[in-house]
Amino acid sequence: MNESIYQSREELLEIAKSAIGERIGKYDTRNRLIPGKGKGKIGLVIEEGLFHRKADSSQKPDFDNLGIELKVTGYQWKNNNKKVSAKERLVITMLDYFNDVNKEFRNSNVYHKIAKMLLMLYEHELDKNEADFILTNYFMYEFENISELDKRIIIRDYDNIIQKILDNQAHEISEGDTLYLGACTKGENSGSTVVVNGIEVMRRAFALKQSYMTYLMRSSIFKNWGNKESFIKDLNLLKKNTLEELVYKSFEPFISKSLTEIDSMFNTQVDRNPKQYLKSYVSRMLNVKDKNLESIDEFLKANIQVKTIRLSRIGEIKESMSFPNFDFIQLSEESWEESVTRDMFEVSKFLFVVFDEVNDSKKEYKLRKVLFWNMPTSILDGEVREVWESTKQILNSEIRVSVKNKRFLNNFPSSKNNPVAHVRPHGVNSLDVYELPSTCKIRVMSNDGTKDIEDFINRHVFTKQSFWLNNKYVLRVINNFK
DNA sequence: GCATGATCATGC
DNA sequence: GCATGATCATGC
Repeated sequence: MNESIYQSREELLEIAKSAIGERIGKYDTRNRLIPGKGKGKIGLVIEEGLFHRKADSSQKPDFDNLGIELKVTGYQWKNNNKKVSAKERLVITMLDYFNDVNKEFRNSNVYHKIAKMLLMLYEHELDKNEADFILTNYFMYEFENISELDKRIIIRDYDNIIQKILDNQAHEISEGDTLYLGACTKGENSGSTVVVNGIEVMRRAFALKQSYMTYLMRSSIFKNWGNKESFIKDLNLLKKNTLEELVYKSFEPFISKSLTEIDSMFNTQVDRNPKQYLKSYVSRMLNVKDKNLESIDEFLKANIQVKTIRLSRIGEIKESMSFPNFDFIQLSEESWEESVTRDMFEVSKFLFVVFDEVNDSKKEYKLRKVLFWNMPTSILDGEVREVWESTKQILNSEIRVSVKNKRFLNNFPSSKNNPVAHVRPHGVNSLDVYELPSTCKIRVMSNDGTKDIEDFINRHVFTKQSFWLNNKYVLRVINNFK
């Protein structure tokens, strides 16, 4: 049953083409798209309604006789409709902790699926129901036709995931471990687990990261990826080393060197007046143009964020590390497994570039060490989750505020209560606010009248907050590495 | 001195 | 205009 009714690739592409410009709802023959409910039904609808194929969870390609896998995925316009971003990661196939370990990449289920994928894209629009999203593009992704550099990185990613299982570290796998191909959690709640080597681990699936999908869409369809500078200038380097190793190597000559010494190694001085002068040094040491540090091809596709960290003379970090503000209403409603916060920490990979203070007033530092880091799953689903749960609990009951000396003191989780993370205000000023969920009250514990809390209560808003990693935790992370 | 609230600077 | 990374400032 379920044999492909298509005898050629052209035939298949004709069908895809016929749907361009159409609403998803047109193909919803079984009323699967209920407004406001359920995710991930769109692929099913297209498979059934457009291609007349019964959905299954086989690890073989959907159109097995053609070796082609069908994927339907969304994008959004960002930056005032100038650029698209992938809405989500592209889930390829489930990770089989028991059988995948015996398979080389080109024999794997992943390979059989991404060797040839028919990608159908729809525009995800915020104010629309799923049924009203429009299919706008389609294209064939063929693994063997992507750049040699990308191929090597993806194969290495696959090998790394497999190796982690072989090393009995299945429970510590994280999407942030790898660069373009990741192992993302699958399942809507913490009950979605499986026991591997006696340890309960989350079900996971292989997926092309959202950042990589954004690249794919921009470069293949919307033609606005642009010419990004690659960190790896010579493909052959990847034969012997991973991207990470090459990054470390790039910094090696500068370890323990002061900024002034680095200046003289390059025969020109970096202007240390701009706030991000340390980033300029990082660019220099990575051998990329100063302005390109945040848009290195490989870093963008892998969602690698560079953070410069300064240690004081006694080896401490002065400031905690901030992350984007969270939306009070969204956080109060979502589950941990599907939360924006979990996703952000799971997906992000950081490149910490650590400097020791030599003379702060002269802006003189020396390079201490460089390390890639992504948050361990046990910390993410442990301590960070606790902070998140406390925050959610407050947003579903009451924020307790005291007004004192022109400050609003609140009861969000502080760094005293948790070794890893805390919640702090993070906006342009204390009047920079987001709306509160309807369930959340503001309870005034004391008020010296120096600030207008009544306005917050009337408008049902509160100062924007974000999660921060405790400076002591970041220091621990740094010191765990050589 | 540390914890936490407040705000600056920058870039899109 | 706003998000984001970074840092200042105050009071216990």
